[in-house]
Order: sequence, then C-alpha cells, then structure tokens
Amino acid sequence: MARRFRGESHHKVDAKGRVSIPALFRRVLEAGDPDWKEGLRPQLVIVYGDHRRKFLECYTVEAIDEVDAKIDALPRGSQARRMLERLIHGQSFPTEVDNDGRLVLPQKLREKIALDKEAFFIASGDTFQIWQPETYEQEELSKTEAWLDDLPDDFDPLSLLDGEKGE
Amino acid sequence: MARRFRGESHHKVDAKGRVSIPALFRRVLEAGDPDWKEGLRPQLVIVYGDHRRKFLECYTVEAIDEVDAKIDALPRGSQARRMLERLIHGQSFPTEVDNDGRLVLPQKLREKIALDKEAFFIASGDTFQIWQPETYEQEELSKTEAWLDDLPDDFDPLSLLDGEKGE
DNA sequence: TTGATTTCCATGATTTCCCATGGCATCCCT
DNA sequence: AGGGATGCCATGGGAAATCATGGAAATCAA
Repeated sequence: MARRFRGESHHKVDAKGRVSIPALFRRVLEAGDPDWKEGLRPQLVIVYGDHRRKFLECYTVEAIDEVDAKIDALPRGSQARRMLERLIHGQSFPTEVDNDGRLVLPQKLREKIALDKEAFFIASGDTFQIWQPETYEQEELSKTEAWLDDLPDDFDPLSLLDGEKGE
Repeated sequence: MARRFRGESHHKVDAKGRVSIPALFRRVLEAGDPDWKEGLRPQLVIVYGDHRRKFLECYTVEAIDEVDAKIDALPRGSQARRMLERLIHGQSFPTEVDNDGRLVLPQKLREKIALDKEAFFIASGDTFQIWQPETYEQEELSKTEAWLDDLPDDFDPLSLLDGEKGE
C-alpha cells in the first residue's frame, strides 16, 4: 500500500547538504525498512552509479535487499556479477532519514549530479530519484517529449501495459 | 540480513603503513565480529592471495568463518582443498582495527599491491578491497568502461539482474 | 642500541544532533 | 461558520561529536 513511491517535488539543499525528503516518500521508506519502528530512522541506500548516471537513485531497505539477493545469485566471478557489485555495492551510499525528515547528501554526491541549492525528487516505482532540476528538464523531459512526439496524437501510453515491452 | 559493506573512498597511507578505514566499513567490521564489544578492536582477515592478485581483500570474522567452513567441507587431500588452504589460510593476514579506526598494512602487503601514499577502498559484497588507486583505474575501471561501451547506449546494467521477474 | 612497531595525544574539518522558526492544513469546540 | 489550538512540514543555526590524519612517546625485538 504505502509500498510504492509516487509523485515529484522540489526541495532546498542547504550548505551542509541537507534536503527534506518529500513527506510521502518518508512513509514509504519507513514501510520498506523491516527494522523500522516509530521513533527510529528509516534506512535507505543511495546508488549513484558510474559517471554517466546523472541522478541519485534511492532504495528502501527491502528494495536493495532484493537487488542484493539477485546479485548473490549470479555466478561468482562472472563479468556481470563483478560489474554489478561495483555499481551497486561500490558506487552506493547507505544512510538514513534524520529526525527532521531530511537526508544529508555528501559533497561527493552533490558534485556528481551538479546539485546546488535545489533538488528535484521524482518517484520511480520502488525507488525514487534525486536530480539537479535543470538536468532533469533537459535530459529526461525532452526525451519523454521526443518519444511521445513520434507517436500518433491519440496514442494512449497505457496501451503499453498489454503485451510488448517498451524500451 | 547480515550487514554489508557499501561504498568506496580514498585514504592516505602514512610512512608506517597506517590507513584510516572508511567509518561505515568500521561499523560493519564491528557487527561482523562476534566477540566485539564497545571499546574493543574488531578483528578482520586480509587475504592477499597469489602474485597476480592486485588488491587486498578484507573479510569480517563472520565472513572468513563461512569461507573456512566451506573449505573444511571439501575432501581432505583434494586438489581444490589444498589450493584454497594455500590461498585463504596461507596467503592471508589476520589483524584488527586500531583505536583510531586505522589498519596497519605491513610493508610486505603494501609492496605486493604497490601501495604508496594513497589507498582506494571499495565494497564488494560481504568483503571490501583495498587497491592502489591507479591500478584500480587501469585494471578495473577501464575494463568496466570497455564492457559498457559494447552495450547499447541506454542499456541499464540492472537489467542483468532479471532473468525472471522477481517480487 | 637501533629500527620497527604500537600506543597515545593533537588538530582541523566534517558531520551529526538538537533546538527554533514560520507556514499550512486539520481538528475541534461552541 | 469562526477562530483558535494542534500538529506536521520545510528550513535554518549553533553546539557537540566523529572522522581522517599527523606526530611524539613508549614498547618491542634481537
């Protein structure tokens, strides 16, 4: 129920790298942390990935556990596994929501996505992403626009649900 | 679920071979040492392996116990067992985190991976690795790059996880 | 003794913790 | 329906604790 992130919003980032997490997202993080109880701080994992990734992806504990389990299932020593261990275990940052409902993004992460005074949050299934607002507009919105433009005016995106996979 | 190492970072190595361990890794080492209590020094095992291995792999007590148990389960006198005993029991170095959160790497280990003034730490499942920064970039990063470059531009490495649909 | 460890202390830079504010939205009472 | 009272939310600031690092003193080894 509270299991999926939904919505988008903008928040200030202060000099210490603190950002409020959208209140609704907090509820999902709490629900997605098996150890969380009222009064505790929900844990989460921020995956920042390699240099070409321009946003931070935030996982609930449950979501990252699922990913970890899948990595563990890959053959030890395989290229795919090594790759993923590097991306998911190495290029990530475990943290928690502070008592004021905020996240602290270390300098390194802020620099990586060129985050300055403002951050854009957007839900994405069982994770949510943090973008530098302009980057999001340029990279993502325009991509979506372009994609939609190629389709008939009356195209209903929901039709993708039935049958073949979109890319 | 056992606590996992996560993240990557660089640290100075001084003339005596002392290196700070990333604070988050320290927490995992503490949690992974059954005998550890507040005020004590978490134990760990550094496996350096044969000459072709260019990094040091660090195990929590629990993680190395697991490996040892598996080795013990192999037929006594088998080739596999002898090899593993040599690599894991022989070519390894048990040590502990000092009171300032540092590790002391003996000359021999530093030389083995050509460690000089700086070390690169990266999490990898339930162990973490210590690299000489340049070696890491050349040996590992470039491999990753080459691999990613062979894939479609918009390829998401996470798709490797889904042989089937989980959840 | 001499070089190498190991222990202990020092310090600047973060990072964390705790408290404070103003803005909304909701609840509630009469 | 009016008008607090209440409570959550987003944000900011200062104090306190932690971290990474360097160096000196103490201990060891042979």
